[in-house]
Amino acid sequence: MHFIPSPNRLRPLLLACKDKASISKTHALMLLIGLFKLGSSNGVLIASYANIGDIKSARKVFDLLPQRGVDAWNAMIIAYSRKEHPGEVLNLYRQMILEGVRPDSSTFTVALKACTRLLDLKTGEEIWCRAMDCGFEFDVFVGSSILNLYAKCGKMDEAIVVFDRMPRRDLVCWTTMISGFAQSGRPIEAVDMYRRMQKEGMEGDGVVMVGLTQACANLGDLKLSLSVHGYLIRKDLPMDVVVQTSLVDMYAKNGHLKLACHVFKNMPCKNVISWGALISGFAQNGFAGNALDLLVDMQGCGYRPDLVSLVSALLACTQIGFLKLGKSIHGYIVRRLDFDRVLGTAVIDMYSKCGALSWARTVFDQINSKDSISWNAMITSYGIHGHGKEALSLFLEMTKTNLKPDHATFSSLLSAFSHSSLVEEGQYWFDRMVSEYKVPPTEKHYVCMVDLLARAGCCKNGKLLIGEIAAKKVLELDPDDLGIYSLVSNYYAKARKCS
DNA sequence: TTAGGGTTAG
Repeated sequence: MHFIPSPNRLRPLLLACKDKASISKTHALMLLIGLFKLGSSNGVLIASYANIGDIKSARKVFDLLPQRGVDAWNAMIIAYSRKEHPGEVLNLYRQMILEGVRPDSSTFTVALKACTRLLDLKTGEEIWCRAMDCGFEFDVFVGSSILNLYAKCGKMDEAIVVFDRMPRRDLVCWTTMISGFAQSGRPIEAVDMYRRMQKEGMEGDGVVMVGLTQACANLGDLKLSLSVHGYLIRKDLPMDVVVQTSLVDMYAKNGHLKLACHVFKNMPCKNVISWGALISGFAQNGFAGNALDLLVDMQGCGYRPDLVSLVSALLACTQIGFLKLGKSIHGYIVRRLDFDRVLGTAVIDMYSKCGALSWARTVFDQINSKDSISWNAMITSYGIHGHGKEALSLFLEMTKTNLKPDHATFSSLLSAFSHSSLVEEGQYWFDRMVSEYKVPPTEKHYVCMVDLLARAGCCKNGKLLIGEIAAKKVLELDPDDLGIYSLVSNYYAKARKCS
């Protein structure tokens, strides 16, 4: 040995290691000269193992350390974060606190990110409080992390409070807010946020534009959409697959499928998400044939359809009553993918709307962990086939589970009653919906009731009264809807005939 | 006080 490396010389040595053998050699050297006792460089050794994906060796080093400074903890926590083990991140974070080690900005940042992955707002807020106590209240990394946690948990009002108090905001903070509003269904505020950012002299990059395309997708404002696209081109911002896919989605959601196709065709690099965006765009806009053609093209280009493209294809089959293709997509799903609730619900919907109610029921029975959406889909299926009694008995079965019937469940149920002219049941459950299940009636519930009473003649024992109340409510809610007008006038016509 | 840590698509 010609020299004894100092910790400062070991660091670049370790970071240069790209394979396990060379890390192990340096590791051995460290053991030999007793560097561990010094407590420095341990973090970088853990990070080196983690960087080559060897998290087990990293953890072994971590566990054997006689003393662990914040660097070692961070290296281990970051390693778990990169491997997407948010639960482990939080375990280590808690252990670190218990051992009295003071977290730094990186620790808080990664711990908050773990909470975001788990959508664990409560733990996240505890961590944020501690971060503020430790003097990281105005740290942009910690700050953008708490903003993102709030955004992903749908708490934009809380996010804006933190954001407005930040003395310094970088582009990531702004992006988090813009995307947060866009993804929370508040596109106008997303755009306002961007304008505010511009006023403060910040220039948007591609990631900011992705947030804006999501806002545009919800706003349906072609002029704004084109200006976002134009900005990307004018500023010569890098058009990666994420940016281009979000443009495809934006145009597709706005119903501008020609533009969506134009962007899509010119993409040098596509993936299943890009295909899914276009397929779902066609299906959502009622162009079932195009959606199904694209599904075939996608496979021809070597991409395996995933959940989203298959759900869109099922929707397309449903629209045109293409039972045969729907059935073969169902077969494909069973063979190749996990049959989850979303797919299950789409398949139920497809079978029932294509006229195969008993197959829909078979699929429903096969879903292991049904959520209320699955139940609602099946209740709706019975409803549109005029099987009100079956809809009711399924609803009663649902009430025996730990799922709570929601506004959508009652829409399905009341609509089933109206399709089957089950007046007594309709009124009885409408009342119980309000009194027992505490679901406030909305437009769709009133529409079902008016429809039900109109179909049934609505003349007996005070039913007229309920019908009238419902009819007035419906008109109050949406006086511009001609469909509702004809429903209500139909109701009055029949009511008059009866009385 | 090396670098690490936070934001984006169907």
